[in-house]
Order: sequence, then structure tokens, then C-alpha cells
Amino acid sequence: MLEGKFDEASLLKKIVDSIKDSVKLCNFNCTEHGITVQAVDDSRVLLVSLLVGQSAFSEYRCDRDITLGIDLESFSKIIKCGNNEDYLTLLAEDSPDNVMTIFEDKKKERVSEYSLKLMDIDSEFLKIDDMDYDTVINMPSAEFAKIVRDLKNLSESLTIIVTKDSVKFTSEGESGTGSVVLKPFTDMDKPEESVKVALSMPVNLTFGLKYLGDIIKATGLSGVITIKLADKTPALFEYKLDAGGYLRFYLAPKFDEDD
Amino acid sequence: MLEGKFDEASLLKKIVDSIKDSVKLCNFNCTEHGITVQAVDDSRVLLVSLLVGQSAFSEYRCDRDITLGIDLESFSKIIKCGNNEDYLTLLAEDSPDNVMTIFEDKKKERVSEYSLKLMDIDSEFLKIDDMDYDTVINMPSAEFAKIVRDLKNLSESLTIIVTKDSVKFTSEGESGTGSVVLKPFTDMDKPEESVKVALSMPVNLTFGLKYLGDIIKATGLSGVITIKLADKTPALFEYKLDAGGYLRFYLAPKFDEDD
DNA sequence: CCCGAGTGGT
DNA sequence: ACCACTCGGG
Repeated sequence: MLEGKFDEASLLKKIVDSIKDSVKLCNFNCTEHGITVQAVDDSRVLLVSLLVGQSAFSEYRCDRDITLGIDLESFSKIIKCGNNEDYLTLLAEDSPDNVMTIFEDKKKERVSEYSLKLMDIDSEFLKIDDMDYDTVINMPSAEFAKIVRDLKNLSESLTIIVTKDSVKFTSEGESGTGSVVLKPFTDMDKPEESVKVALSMPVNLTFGLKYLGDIIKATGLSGVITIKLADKTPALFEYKLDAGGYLRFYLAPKFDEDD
Repeated sequence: MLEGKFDEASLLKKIVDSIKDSVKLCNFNCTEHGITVQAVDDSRVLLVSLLVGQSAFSEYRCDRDITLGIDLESFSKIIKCGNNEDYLTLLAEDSPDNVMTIFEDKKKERVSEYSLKLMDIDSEFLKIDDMDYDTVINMPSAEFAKIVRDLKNLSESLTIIVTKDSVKFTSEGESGTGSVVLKPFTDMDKPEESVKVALSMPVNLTFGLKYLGDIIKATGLSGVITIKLADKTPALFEYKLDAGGYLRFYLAPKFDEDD
């Protein structure tokens, strides 16, 4: 039996909103340590890997491993039925047909319950190797989101060029080109505002803005995004959950014609 | 001759917006006491009853009873031509072909006038009996609206079950079910937030969510909705106008198959 | 009274 | 999935 209670419904709402535009159906794998999801988007280009750690719940109990095959669109509708600050509890039996979502107002004068029918979804559970990356960037997630949104107007690809002392995002399109250059710096007062670059080798990689546009839907999950890059290797875009866990997106770079 | 002046055009705008999705054409019956409207929606299931009391106007005069047959869609377009905080005056002759809508900026630097052609609309004026109801619920109108919006995602019907110490709203659909349970309580500081139940007999009634969806368009008119229920009797959903008057919707419950 | 967020419609 | 409108907050 699974019983997981969030102190704020908004956390689960943000998580689901962060992935539901990439992935329509996915399995929630519940274990004693928390809930994980792994899924690829419809075009099989973007890999989503979520861990909601046990510590992200105010109460959590999962005696035996349980898989919940969920239609994220329906689930998202249910989650919107709560208020952000409500308690949210997920309940499921050991071999469930349904998952129950319960909202409780903190004044306890209102309780709403929604039952969602589960689906059988087959998915290979992908083993993701810990890679060595040439470059790791930490930056404010909102700033990254704005760059992606802005440059999406110009073309379909975004190139990220990292050198020892700068990160450059550029996009070239029909009607013009655009670029944003960031210098690493540390804001002592607001560390979240810092831009940090750890680099063992310069990189120059190009990504599809369509997928980056999906990735930045997760901006609300964390003030900081970590981007790990290496030549000819899927890039890792990571949002850490304050409460414990992460949402990671793996996206292969576009290859140059002369490769 | 009718001359009715609203201190804020927004009041009339809210009123018209509250009913124009239920009713396309209706008679505005103007008497010395104010303006009333009674109409049924196209499917003749939902009855709308409006009273804009004389006190809701900053100036009001109506020597003889006048009937204004109005196309609400056109009227709504006219009303949107003013600013919310403008004065709005309705003018009509004793046997009018037109009604004039006049907006005045409060600084008196702008006056706009719109004339709307009237229509001949036949409508039985329905005598609505004062019913005895088994249950009266008072609750925040916004909360009722959210429940209707949320449960509308699940199915086409909403069941309201009232007992001595709870009000339960439930809906069952293909992909899942949902329910919201409210406990009556009184908020001393914000009485509008209270949920009150006066019950002489428990009720269990089912309504079409389509119509409830129309009813909650009136949410802006009042912070509180009063719902009066009795078995096999049209339910009354009432929004009181702060300035004097009310907007009431009468909706027959769906009947069980075994009735 | 303006702005941002949430919601409903195309 | 995107855009426009409406509503609530500053």
C-alpha cells in the first residue's frame, strides 16, 4: 500500500505540469524511498527522469513496490482541483486499479477526493549511466527560461558555447540572429542568482529549441538549473527539488553535418 | 418614461454577463420599484429571475410600467463600450422602440450614447411560488464555482447530498470520480467565508453540470450564494445584489430512474 | 487602477 | 498547444 502526503499540493502540481507536455502516459514507480518516473517524449528524443524523494513528503509509506500507470492529462486535471496550499495525499493499494488523490484544506473544513483509473503502460526502465561531462553550468532557472523563450522566436536551434569565462547562447534564423552571453559570477547575498561554470573542456553544442521549450516548463521547481554538457553526449538539464529529489531531462545535441 | 442611472457601469455589466449565456432574448420589466427579468434558457430547463431594486440605482424614475424586449448579446456589446467606473444611464420612452444607454466619465469629459433597437418578445410571466425547502445552504460563491468547475471535468452530473453536519458534492465519470465534502462553519472575521446549513430534512439531489456551469457565471455579483433544496423540487440558487435586488436561478433536479 | 496568473476557448 | 480574457492581488 502507498500513502504519500505532501504538505503543499502545489509541489505535485508543479511536478506534473513540468512533464505533462513532454510525456502523456507514464509509470509512477513507488518504492520505500520515494517515487520515480522515467519516460521518453513522443518523438523519443527527450528523456525525463524524476525522483520525488521520501523526504519531499510530509508522510510517506510504501511497503511494497507499486507501479501506477498514469495518464498525466487526467491526473493534471485532478490536481488542479485542489488549492495550492492544501495537503495532498496519494493513496493506492498494492495492486491497484485506481489511485486516490485527497485534498484537505488546512483548516480541515473541506476534504475532496478524486479517484483516477490507472492504465497498463509498458516502458523499459532505462539505466542511465553517470556520465563524465566536460562542462557544468549552474544558473538561475528563470534566466535560462527567458533565453530559451527569446531565442525560440528566431530559429529552431540553440547553440551553447562554453569557454573558461563565458557561456554564450546563440540562435540564427531567417530574419535575424540573437545571442546572450553570460559571465560567471557569484552573488554572495543571493547565491541562487549566481552563474557558475565548472569546465574541463570547452564545448560547442546545438539543441532543438522545441525540446528546450518543454524543459523550461519545469522552471517553477527550482530557482537554479544545472546544465551538464559534453561533446556528442546527451546533455543533462537538472532541476533539484528543494524538498528532496530532482527532475532531469536528457537531450541529445544536434550533430553537425560533417560528423 | 424610464430613467435609471447606475453609479458604476460595472454593475449592469456583471448582471448582463451573468445571464446572457443562459438567455438570449428577454423582457426587462420596468416599474416604479425597479427592473425585473424572468426568462427560461433555450432548453427550458433553467429559469432565471432577476430583480434590480430601485435602490441599486443612484437615480431612478419610472412613471409607468415599461417593457423592454432586449437581445442580450447586442446589449452586452453596448455595455462593454463603457468603462467600469463610468456612470451608466438607461433611458426609454413610454412605448419605446429603442433603449438608450449613456455612459459618462466621472470627470464628465466624455459622454457616449448607444441606442439599441427593442424587440417584441413574448413570454409568460411566471408566477413563482415561495416554496418550502428542506435545506438551505449558504456558502462562498467562489467556492461553489470552483466545485462546479472541478467536477465538470469528470462527468455531466453533480450530486449534492446534505446531512446535518456536512454538504457533499460528488460526480462520477469514465476516468474517475470526485467528491468534495464541506463542514458547516462560521468565520467570525469574514462572515462571507462561512458555510451554513439550515436543514429540516436531508436531501440527495442530482443536477446537470451544464446548467450549474451557467449559474456560476453570476459569481461576481455576490460573495455568497444561497442554495435552497427540496426533494423533487426545482432548486433555487440565489445571488443577492449588495445594492438591492437578486439574481435567482431555478433548476430542476434530474430524476432517478426509479421515480 | 495596473499588472500577473489562472482559466476557458480556438 | 497557443492565445485572449477574466479575476484576484499589489
